Amino acid sequence: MPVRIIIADDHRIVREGLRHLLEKRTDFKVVAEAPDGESAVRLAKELSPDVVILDISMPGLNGIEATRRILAERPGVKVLALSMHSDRRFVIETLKAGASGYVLKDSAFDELARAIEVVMARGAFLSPAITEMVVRDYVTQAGVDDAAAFSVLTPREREVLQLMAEGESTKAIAGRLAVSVKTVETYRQQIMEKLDLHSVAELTKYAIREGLTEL
Amino acid sequence: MPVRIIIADDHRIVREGLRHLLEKRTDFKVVAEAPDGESAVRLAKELSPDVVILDISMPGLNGIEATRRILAERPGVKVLALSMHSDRRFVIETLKAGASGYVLKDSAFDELARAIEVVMARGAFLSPAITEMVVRDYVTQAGVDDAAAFSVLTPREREVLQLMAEGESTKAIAGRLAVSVKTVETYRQQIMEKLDLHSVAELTKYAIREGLTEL
DNA sequence: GCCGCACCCAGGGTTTTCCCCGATTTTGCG
DNA sequence: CGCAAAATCGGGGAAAACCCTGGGTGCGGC
Repeated sequence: MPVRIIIADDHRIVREGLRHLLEKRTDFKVVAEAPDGESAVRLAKELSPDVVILDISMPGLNGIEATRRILAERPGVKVLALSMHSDRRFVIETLKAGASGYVLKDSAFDELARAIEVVMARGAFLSPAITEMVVRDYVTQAGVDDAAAFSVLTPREREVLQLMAEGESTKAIAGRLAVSVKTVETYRQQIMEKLDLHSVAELTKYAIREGLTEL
Repeated sequence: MPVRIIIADDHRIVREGLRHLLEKRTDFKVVAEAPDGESAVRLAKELSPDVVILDISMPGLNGIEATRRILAERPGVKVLALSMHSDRRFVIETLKAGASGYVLKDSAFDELARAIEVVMARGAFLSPAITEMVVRDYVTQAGVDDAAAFSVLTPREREVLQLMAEGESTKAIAGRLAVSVKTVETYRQQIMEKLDLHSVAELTKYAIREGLTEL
């Protein structure tokens, strides 16, 4: 019985490439592709796959938040984060969200395949570069501050901040998150309050530094 | 005789995916992969391929500059830009650099394959979304302005943009430049118009890319 | 001398943000 | 359970941003 996999990445051509690589192996079966976080969560709920390969930096609902939601709905699913960032905060947040592995996009495909095997065997997999970083932090007790700084904001607040930094208006964000404009305004206020940043420009820079959005 | 192709993308797993998709076709042959712009230029010079598929956003030597260098060395090579941005300025600069095609990463692989066929037949290929944009600009005569606008924000406009990106309010900018608020507003409007960016978040990102402000 | 362009300013309107307040419900955790 | 934090929504008002239109100056080039 093949490993049932969902691929989530915002670039179709990347999804197709991954699918082909994965399906060269008869023990892997790609059951769905998702172009964004929302779809990934929905598909994971519907299909209960074995593994979800999640691109961390996606527009809208990002990979970290998507990881949380997927695991909230389907705790048995293994989430494999696929990222181009070896940024410490990304790694910490992703793993904290419950991902079973963190693979850099700069890895060979074989590494991803190995990661799938490992997480299916209830293990955890990190790309070597990530492992090194995590180990270094682990022994030096570092990373804690970074994590704390990052999580000043609640998941929802980060989500709103990300959309703001992507240029969406309050109204648009409200629509996307299916909440009222007033709710989004409250978040914006809390974000500004917490970060002590009072312009969209500064918030955008913060979001970029934190990896919530891309340049 | 197959089409000889070089793939340049900074993510190995993406390169591998593309290679596999391309090599499913017997008439395509991937002769090399490059993880960055420099390698792409060097490999293109050494191997004189038929087509170079270039990711536009690569670290170091980016796709646009790489395109220029490749064509300077090997004018016969066809450069196909592969990009995740449908950003007007990227498109204009890339095409101006001499690329034969511009394919969005969000396209199906078949579209990329078609693009290769088209450029090999001495044609030009754009993803539909890009085509639409280019056509719209073309008929409205806008593209011309925008192309110029890439570098032709006037000094004063750049100054205003920089201050905006640093988080200053319109009023603060007016005070700093010792002009009226209305004047600054006019600049802001012209900047947004020229760059086709309509949120402070996007303007900030632009300013960072242009080196007008620091992250 | 006229044209284009950068620069500067303004009126008057709509929309959005920003900030103050208060409120309820849901959820995680000891 | 009970408490704190998170998430949700709302009113109301001041400020700012946004949009369109117009006009005036000076300067360099054809």
